[in-house]
Amino acid sequence: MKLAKNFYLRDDVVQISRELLGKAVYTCINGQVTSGIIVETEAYCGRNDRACHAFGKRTPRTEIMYAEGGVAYIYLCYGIYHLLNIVTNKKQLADAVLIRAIQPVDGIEYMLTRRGFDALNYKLTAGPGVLSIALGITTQHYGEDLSGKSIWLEDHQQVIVDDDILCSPRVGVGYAGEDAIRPWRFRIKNNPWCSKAK
DNA sequence: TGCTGGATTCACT
DNA sequence: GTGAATCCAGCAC
Repeated sequence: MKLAKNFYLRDDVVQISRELLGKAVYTCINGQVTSGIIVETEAYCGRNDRACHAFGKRTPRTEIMYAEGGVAYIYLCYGIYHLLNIVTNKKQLADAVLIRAIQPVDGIEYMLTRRGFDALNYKLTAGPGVLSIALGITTQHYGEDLSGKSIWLEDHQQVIVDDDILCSPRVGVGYAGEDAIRPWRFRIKNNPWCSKAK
């Protein structure tokens, strides 16, 4: 069951980030379907969060974040890695959720091939850059509708209770000053598929 | 038109 | 623990 459009349109991006834990993300690249359970996310708020690319500026790259929720914002980082974001909230409000780690489910053999691995291990999808490689996500997915055919999210009715959710400061955003310490990073406790804690 | 540095990862010391 | 890889967005000129 794909996530309803309403899920993305709410105005509390932090709450959405929490609820995305346990949801499944799917991609279909050249007929190859791959999927995984989201185990780690980060929230970015365009209105009051300096760590967000769209904070205080609106450019061709960040334009998609101002669109209505339910689309993908793909960003190329360090010239090497693609990062997958879920755009949320209404039009003109640039909120997004970064998917940092997933637990592989379907199409694992395709993911192994894309990553150049022989056997499954915890590094396959532990990190926003490598999970995009595993799922075959590139900038061609920029702006894709998340209920579409090439990339989408599903609700597997998996319930994550508060006790199993860890909150912590976000990583890699030290330039954001005080906003860098906001506890907007969410992980599933004791899940080995999360990227390494810092 | 040119320069700077980043929502990262991996190999190596 | 440290540093290189590597490309383009954003901004200065």
